[in-house]
Amino acid sequence: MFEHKNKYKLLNYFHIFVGMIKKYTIRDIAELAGVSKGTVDRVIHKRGKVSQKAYEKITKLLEDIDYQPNIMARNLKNNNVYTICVLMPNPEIDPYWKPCTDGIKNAIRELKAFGTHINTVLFDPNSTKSFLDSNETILGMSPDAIVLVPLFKKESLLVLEKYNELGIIVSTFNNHIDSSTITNFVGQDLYQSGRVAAKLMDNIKKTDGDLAIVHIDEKYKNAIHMQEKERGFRSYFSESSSFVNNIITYKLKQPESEIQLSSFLNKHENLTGIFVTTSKIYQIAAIIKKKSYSNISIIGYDLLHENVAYLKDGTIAFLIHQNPKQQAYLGLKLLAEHLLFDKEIPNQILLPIDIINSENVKPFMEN
Amino acid sequence: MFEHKNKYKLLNYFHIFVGMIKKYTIRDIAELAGVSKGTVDRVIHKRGKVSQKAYEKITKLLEDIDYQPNIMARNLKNNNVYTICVLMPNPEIDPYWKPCTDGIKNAIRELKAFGTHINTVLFDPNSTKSFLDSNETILGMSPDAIVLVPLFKKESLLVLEKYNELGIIVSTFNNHIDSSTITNFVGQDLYQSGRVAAKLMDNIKKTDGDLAIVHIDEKYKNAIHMQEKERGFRSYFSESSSFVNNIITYKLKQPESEIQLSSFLNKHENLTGIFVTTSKIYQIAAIIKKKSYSNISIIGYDLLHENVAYLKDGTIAFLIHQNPKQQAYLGLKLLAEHLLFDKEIPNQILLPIDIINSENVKPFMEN
DNA sequence: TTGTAGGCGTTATCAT
DNA sequence: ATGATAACGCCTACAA
Repeated sequence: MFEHKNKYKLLNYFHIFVGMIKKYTIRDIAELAGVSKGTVDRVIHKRGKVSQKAYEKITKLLEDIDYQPNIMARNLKNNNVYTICVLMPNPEIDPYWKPCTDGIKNAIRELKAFGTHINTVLFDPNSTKSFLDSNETILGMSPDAIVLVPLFKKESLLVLEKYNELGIIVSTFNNHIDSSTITNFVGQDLYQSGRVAAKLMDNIKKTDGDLAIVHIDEKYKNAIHMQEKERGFRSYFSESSSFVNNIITYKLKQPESEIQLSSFLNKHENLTGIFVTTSKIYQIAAIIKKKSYSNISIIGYDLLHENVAYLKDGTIAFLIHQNPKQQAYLGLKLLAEHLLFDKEIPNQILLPIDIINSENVKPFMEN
Repeated sequence: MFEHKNKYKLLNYFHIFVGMIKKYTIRDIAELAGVSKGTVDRVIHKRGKVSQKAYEKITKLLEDIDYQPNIMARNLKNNNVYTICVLMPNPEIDPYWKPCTDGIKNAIRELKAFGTHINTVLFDPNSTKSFLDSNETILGMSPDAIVLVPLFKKESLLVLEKYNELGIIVSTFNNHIDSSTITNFVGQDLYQSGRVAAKLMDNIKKTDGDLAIVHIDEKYKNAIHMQEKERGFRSYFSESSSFVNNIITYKLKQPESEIQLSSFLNKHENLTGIFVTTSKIYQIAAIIKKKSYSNISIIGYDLLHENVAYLKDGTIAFLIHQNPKQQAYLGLKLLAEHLLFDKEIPNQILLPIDIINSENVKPFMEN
């Protein structure tokens, strides 16, 4: 039995080490086992060509010592330059994606020193062709890993297949697609996010009037997003003891036309709250404010500048933060740490659902 | 003029590199400048003993190339085993600190592979002597850096002075103390956190009755905490157009005695909301629930198990999450990355103020 | 002022 | 099956 050289005592669940800490290297193990570094290395990497006796002795030693390879040395030797690509919608076409660029910039800054290159490619969220073309561009860069937003299901599955064949690791964010070719997904539980909105609405609604769920449809499909949120919202009220007359769903196709919205609001005079399932809530807020429907509480998504302005002036009660910036950042970081340090990538990361009001909004915009 | 070997084109604000990426080393620079590695190294580290001509040539080259030293190699050479100590209140005495242990465990796990050791020492939050003693223990471990909770101002300044003399870097969390001996503080803006509570209260209160701010005093001093939160809460309502009869402050010295609380509630029949400035809100919730004061909204702090139970059954409307886990984790990470990779430590990190209700609480408990 | 040699821990190759 | 050796990029000591 190998005797541990480090003296320590156990205090609660924390190890308190006293005195110098010895860091064991392959060389130390080799000396203790009476073999050469090469043999130890063969055991560590399970390359075989080691006698039974040596194998057992070294394995035991490694365990007793809790040997941790020196990451720095390993990486120095491997000395790889990794390339990771990001594929996401162009934020100039849909501002929802804007914060992602900051997340990517942060990742670039942090990872540059480790010799990891990050290339971003943007596609037009209204064009499947643009999506496919961008994937060709990415293939041309032969990356080691990819972070992508699988906005279009059919097309995504197509390109995912290709990446899978080439052995390129893929992490997705924001849009969930079920596929074994995806290593990781970073996003939110949309059903639960609908429930959060419902609970907030339940808390703040002034009267027992009707509630409306408004889907402001983009040209591209985030239909599943909106449906999940609606399902969550309704499920809360179906369980709740709160008295609610009615929950009306309203799909708005042409967000530009204020007239449609106005007539909807006129038709439903009994409205006490509106839940907007997308970031386009500012369009509703504009009308509510102009017409001074001061007893209608509205709740929606995302910290667009327009939305935050209405949040601060009290027109919007709450916004739910989907944290696109963090979503993009986390995907990149997970992939990089896997490539660099062989860290395991979790199958899924569900970010917390942040509730934002006028008073706590500031740090969420900055971070 | 040195010509950059990497071809790239600029797409929006992102650099898209095309083709292989060359990683420049000191050796490359040396060859390009027609000098030896040693000379380049001297320029990089500004150690002097370099001719004017060589200095200029190399400096220009480094800039043109945007030379990034290989962190792995640098660290391998330095090959330091760093020790970081954490000093925080014993979570078995005050459960508020419990999540910190998870944050510390995460940091330990992540940093082990980099040869960084983290030792945790706990003190009794009711005893300044325990605090001072623990600091002696830490000094005995001669750490490179310390993360500490400066619960007691006077005593903290004392030990901070000592750490400063010894050149030990100190990061603090949770309790803010103004001192040049502190390199970093991780925490929340408590004034703003009071404002967040006020805004929530404003949203949910059912009637125009009175509001109460309840400070449940611990034996030890977090008086400043509570005062700041009260200041924020009052400032919101002083600016607000909402009609509020009165805001009463109530200091509760002996949290055990339910009688005091009950009589307070009986005396103030007009109460529509209570803001509890500490994590002891479950004590209030218990009474509210038992007596069925269903029209009193209560808001407080921290995700203790008792609090979360009352949140889920609707007795507590909102909890504000101070994220002690993240606070501890971040301090450690900042220090470690500074020691390992020479990363700069920001003077202050203010964590976002998380609003928690029954529907979004789950991921905050897990993370 | 400048260049060279050696070593950090790991890994891969080549002899033995 | 095993051991010796060189190399990754950086840094330092020492020699020139």
